[in-house]
Amino acid sequence: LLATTDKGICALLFADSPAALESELAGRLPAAQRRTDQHGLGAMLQQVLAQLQEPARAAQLPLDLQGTAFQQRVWQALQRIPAGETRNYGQLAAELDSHPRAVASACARNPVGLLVPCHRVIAGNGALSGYRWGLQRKAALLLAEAGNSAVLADQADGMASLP
DNA sequence: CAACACCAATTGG
DNA sequence: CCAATTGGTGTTG
Repeated sequence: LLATTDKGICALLFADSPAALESELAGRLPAAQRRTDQHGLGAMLQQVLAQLQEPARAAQLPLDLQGTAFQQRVWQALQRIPAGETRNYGQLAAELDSHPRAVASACARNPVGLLVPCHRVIAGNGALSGYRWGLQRKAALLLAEAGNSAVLADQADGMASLP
């Protein structure tokens, strides 16, 4: 589900059913006035998907990220992780001069999946750790992006511990 | 405001 | 392997 404000994309969510998408959006933006726009945003969605082929361009889509100052910093840091690479929570924490738990908590609150690549953050021991929209999706995204065998091996390890 | 619960972690024993 | 500790955030009083 893609949602925008007049400024840009404010949410990009995943779920298994339209109803679940709606309720997730409602949960995240309780105070917002929401309006469905199947056709107009459908075009925008196509554009998002098209630009996935070209990550450099996807980084230029207009985002309207709403969150605390700390969250903004984390989300920006996430966008600087190239496709095919991963970071762990400790590294990001060090980079932001913060701490792992805080970074994880900010990642978990990222409203724009995929474009803000929160899926590229994994645990220090190589396990996939958690994902707001399900570990299966995180694993799939990482596999799709993985460019080298070392990363692939890591992912395979992590997935061995999936339910 | 303060106190508390909730977590997608990490580190050292 | 387990437990102790960690920081930011939303909620509650």
